Amino acid sequence: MTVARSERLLALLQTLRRYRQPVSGAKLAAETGVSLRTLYRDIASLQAQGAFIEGEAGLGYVLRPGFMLPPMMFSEEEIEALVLGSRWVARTADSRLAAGAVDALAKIAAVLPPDLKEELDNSTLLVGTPRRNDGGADLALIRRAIRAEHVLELAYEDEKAALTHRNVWPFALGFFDSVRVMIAWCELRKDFRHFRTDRIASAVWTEKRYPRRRPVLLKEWREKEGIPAQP
Amino acid sequence: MTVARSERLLALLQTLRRYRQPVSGAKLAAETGVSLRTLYRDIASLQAQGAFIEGEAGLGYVLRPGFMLPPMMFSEEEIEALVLGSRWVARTADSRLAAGAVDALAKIAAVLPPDLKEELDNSTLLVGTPRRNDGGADLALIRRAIRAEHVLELAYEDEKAALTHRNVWPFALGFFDSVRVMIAWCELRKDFRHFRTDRIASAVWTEKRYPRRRPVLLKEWREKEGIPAQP
DNA sequence: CACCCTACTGTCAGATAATGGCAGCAGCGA
DNA sequence: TCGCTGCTGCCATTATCTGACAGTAGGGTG
Repeated sequence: MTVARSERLLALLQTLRRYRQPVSGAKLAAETGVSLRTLYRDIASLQAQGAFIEGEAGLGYVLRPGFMLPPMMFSEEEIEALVLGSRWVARTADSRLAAGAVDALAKIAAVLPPDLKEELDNSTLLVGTPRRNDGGADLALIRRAIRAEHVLELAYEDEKAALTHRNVWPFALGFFDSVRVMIAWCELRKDFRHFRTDRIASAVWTEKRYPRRRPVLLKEWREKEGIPAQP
Repeated sequence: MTVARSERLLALLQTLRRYRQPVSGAKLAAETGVSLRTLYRDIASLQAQGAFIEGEAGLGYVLRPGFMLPPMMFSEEEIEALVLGSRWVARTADSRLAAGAVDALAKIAAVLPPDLKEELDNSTLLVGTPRRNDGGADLALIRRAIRAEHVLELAYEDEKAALTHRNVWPFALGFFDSVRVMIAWCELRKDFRHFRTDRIASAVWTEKRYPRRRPVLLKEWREKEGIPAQP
């Protein structure tokens, strides 16, 4: 069976994912143990399957961040859970994530057989009032700070509408009862704090890297709050 | 490229999905335009890829209800939306759907590269209090009634804790602010009604088929409530 | 029990597809 | 200009898939 080929394509994709800079085809060919000519054919195959691989002459290949899901089997319950969950995200989360949910739904719906699609329409309606909480902080900036473990200068409006300024070490983003929160160590309070992103008046990037590691902060916070690791 | 083969496998799976009774290999071979020997090999391939196809001598093949997702590309936002949505379902929905969400998450996590997995752990935590609303009605029975367009005899406890008996025509199941509701035409009130499944004291199957078509009811209800079709 | 239908496996020759090497064109940067 | 790279066409070689036939085994029916 042609299992070797598809596995090789997956491996190629993973290899491509690891590099952030452009990689030459020759290098990829060597790593996947295949001739250059075949590598070009493999790239073409992946592109045909929807992978966003960009190749430029003189530079090499770059994969736009993303991920290829290999073929897999889902039970009816699993599909239903994915669809229902995506619908919830589409109407609850910030616009960036919501758009992701809509796109994911479209992709799944495109390959779902009609009977299953109709089944889902009847069994997993989402009726509640949508409460989109957009606005507020620049989530992209927060994300960047989390990834880079950098300090943020925050102007934050607390429950009593009082504006405070503080430096924080952000290490996670979460949902708390359908409100987006940034979870961070607060230098002002010398403790973990949750910041509703819609109450963040401004967040300023600093070049300071905070002195502790993100996973450690996450672990300590989890223990303090009694929150188990996510499934 | 071996695109013909994987397409054939997909088609075989779809064919298998259509039949509810066991189908003989010979029939499947004819429908997919392939020899019987190759069909056996194809079945083996699908089983190796995780499809739950059961074959019994003297009977034929049956596919356990489910669906095979072909390989596809997801952006980071889309993966994030899927994972976050599934986590929400896992902690909000009834146990049947929640189990589906957990299983789907496990399958996706199994093929996610470690760096993306860690990224998700930091950026899409679900922190809210879980409020599982289990118990109450037999959802499987309701599902069956919806599919078959059959009347249900309902004992329902309304907001004032008053128990009423009525015949209803169920045509959809939904979530309304994280509470599971059955949507039905109520013969007693001669109008559409929402029934929280945790307040359904009992639901009894009847052999009566209700006189209107499910999609029509759904459409009318949508218009009345001003709810657009789901994405 | 016999008989039929079916799932499954082994083998092997022929058909089909993938592969690698080579040559050549085109775009990018120095 | 040069070197590096992506990309395509061609073709012989190689790997894989396919179909046909034979055979084993299990289930259902009479």
